Amino acid sequence: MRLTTKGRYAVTAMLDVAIHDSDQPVRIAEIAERQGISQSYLEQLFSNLKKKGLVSGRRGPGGGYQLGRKSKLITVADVIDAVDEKVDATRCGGLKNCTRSAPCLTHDLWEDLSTEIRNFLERITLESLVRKKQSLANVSWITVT
Amino acid sequence: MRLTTKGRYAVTAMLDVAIHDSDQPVRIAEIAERQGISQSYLEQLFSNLKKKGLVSGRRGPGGGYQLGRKSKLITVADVIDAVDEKVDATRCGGLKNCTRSAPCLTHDLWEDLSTEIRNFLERITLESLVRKKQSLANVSWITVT
DNA sequence: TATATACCTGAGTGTTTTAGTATGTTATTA
DNA sequence: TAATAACATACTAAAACACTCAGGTATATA
Repeated sequence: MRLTTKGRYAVTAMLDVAIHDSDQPVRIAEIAERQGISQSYLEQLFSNLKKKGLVSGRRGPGGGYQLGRKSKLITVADVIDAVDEKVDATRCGGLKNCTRSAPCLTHDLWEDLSTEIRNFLERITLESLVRKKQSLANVSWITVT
Repeated sequence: MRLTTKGRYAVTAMLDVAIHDSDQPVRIAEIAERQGISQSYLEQLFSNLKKKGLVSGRRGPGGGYQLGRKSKLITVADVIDAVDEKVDATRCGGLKNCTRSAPCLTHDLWEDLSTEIRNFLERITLESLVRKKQSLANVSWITVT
């Protein structure tokens, strides 16, 4: 599990799609403009997002990207995993061959910890984030476009 | 907030100190041996940990590192922050100058999200991790050294 | 059918981070 | 004083990050 700007970009972009998701798809050029992210870089991220079924693309004029499934069913963990292809962070490749004096003990604890973090991120859906935005919109001075 | 192997090393090392913390300090060489991490690299990590007061070092023979305060008062977030010096992940440096069409909206949402992640990691203390280890030791076949 | 628009692919690039190595210096204890 | 271990600094190869660019391919619309 990694938590970097790359994942942040992906979450931000997915959030943008979720917010502007009506009948017609959202163009990458729009997202790039709104979020200030390079268009080509976004295309690469969306390529990964699509592989995991998180978005579906429609080509041609009027095309763009739409959520691959309901925003309620897309978690932040899904998005981060899609773009941050996991290097297995364990030194021993999962098991067995770390025969040191304290074999895989703190190692196991770290695994537990990252499982907890994962579980946490799996509980946060795009829908909940969008809802949060909307409640903000009612309260604050921000104009929602 | 970043969550990488570097932070994992730091947490693992701190956990090692917490576990082997009796009256005498824990040597870096020991930790390097037990956890299979480069000694010099560990020294650099501990330099940062010390700056933040998470450990205190004692030089000379019989020296080593001890926790800077009770393990109950050291959180995983503390440790990760100490070694993973934060680049402010925001593009606009905090506020104001991102005058795009949707100013700082999804941006704010991401901030919220990372705050939540931070809060979560702040609830996990070294003590709780050590306790988890001990309960494991009673159940499993692992020999605790 | 032409063409505009969008997705898709791959290669390349400068910068930063990772995960060290290497070489010391300083402080403490026996 | 000799050994020990923290502390400090500089350097480095490899990887990842955050792009750019150049050229595709597919699909609507005119």
